[in-house]
Amino acid sequence: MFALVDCNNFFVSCERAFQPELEGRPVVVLSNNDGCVVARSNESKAMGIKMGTPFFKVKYLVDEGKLFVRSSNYSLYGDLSARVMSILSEAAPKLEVYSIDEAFMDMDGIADDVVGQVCSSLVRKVRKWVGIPVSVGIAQTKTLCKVANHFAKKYKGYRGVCVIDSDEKMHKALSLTPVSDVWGIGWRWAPKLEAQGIRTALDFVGRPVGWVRDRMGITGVRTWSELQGIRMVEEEKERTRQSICTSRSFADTISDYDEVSLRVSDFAAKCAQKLRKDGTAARTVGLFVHTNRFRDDQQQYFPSASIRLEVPASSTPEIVGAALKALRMVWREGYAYKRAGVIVSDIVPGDSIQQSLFGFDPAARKRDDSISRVMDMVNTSGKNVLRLGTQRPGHYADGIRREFCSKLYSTSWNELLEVK
DNA sequence: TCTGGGGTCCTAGGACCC
DNA sequence: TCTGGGGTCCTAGGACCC
Repeated sequence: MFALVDCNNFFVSCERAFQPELEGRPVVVLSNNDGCVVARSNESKAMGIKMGTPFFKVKYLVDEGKLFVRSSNYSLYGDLSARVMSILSEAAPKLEVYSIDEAFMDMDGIADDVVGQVCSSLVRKVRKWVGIPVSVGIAQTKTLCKVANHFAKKYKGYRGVCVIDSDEKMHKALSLTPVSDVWGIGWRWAPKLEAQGIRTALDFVGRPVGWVRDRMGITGVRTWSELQGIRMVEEEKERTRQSICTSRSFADTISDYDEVSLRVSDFAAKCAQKLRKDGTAARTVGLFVHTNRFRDDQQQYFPSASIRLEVPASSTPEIVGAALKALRMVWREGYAYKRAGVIVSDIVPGDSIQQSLFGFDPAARKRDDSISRVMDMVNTSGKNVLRLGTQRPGHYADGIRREFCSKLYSTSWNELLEVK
């Protein structure tokens, strides 16, 4: 069996762990720049507030005292997540951390009839030790675990743990699950399936495999099989990421080239830092900028460009240099830019860099790598103070709106600026 | 006025090869 | 000039996840 442990309303629960006055109240947590609602308490869900709602549409509720709001505080959430995961890893033979707030446990080796008890005690332990409420769904496949997890969250009677361990339970669960709630069926497929008379997960598995294959391809067949207890979703292997992206919307639009290039330098430096943390290097550095897509009264421009390096790099000067070069390639005056990002790809392990014969200066590489190493030492041990001259000065004003941010209850000031 | 950020996988089509 | 068949690699776009 697999067990999926999912933290309930995770970001809200993190805020509540240190601000008990938020308990039992309608709370939302906002995305960067206080843009959208990205987490909701049960009470705010009950008020009809939807995931992704722009904050300005619900701000009046805050002003009227009917809704409580927090800016996102990723260093707090990352820290609490690590604490939860560490508890889980002691209980399960194998733990696969799937996202900041959920993990699959492979319960292989634990007798089926005690898996439920093991998970129930985990739920209590995590709540008591970290202060975060979690729910567990147990089943033969990961997709069925998701289904079980929905029930564990939805019905109080389960006390946070729901097991699907028989054909009867599976049948019952699928019949009560709208097809749009199935893991792997997104907002594009759900209406198409409903138009075909498929309302529930049970309706979906009732279709022949050929029908699914023809319309939805191999990914559809995987979901279809998983819902019937046939394992199709592979174990996620530890491997180097294929790409790393650092992007942000700006609190206000920017039209000045120098100002945009400061931001781009920051994003590129952050990508380089992530590469070094992973012990990898990237061969391609991509850059994009966007005008504000919601303003149909304004001229739109969504260019991107990428630079292929002679030799994969992870040093701040090299990655920043390439990103700025790409920015110069696409830059056009006269637009109000709202967002930019840097994406590094073609990632290889750092120790397997093949040197090019041409256009490569080993001395310069050595210097850039040394510079980066020193930057990492200083920047991870204290405040983020060592930067290139092209980066934005001042570690406190990063141009991101964070009007409702809670304190750094469990981490240092520096980590607030850690870009997730 | 105000609308997030970071990933992965699959597929179709084009370029190119024999 | 037109004719067939098979294969690989790359890219862009679509779809999904959190």
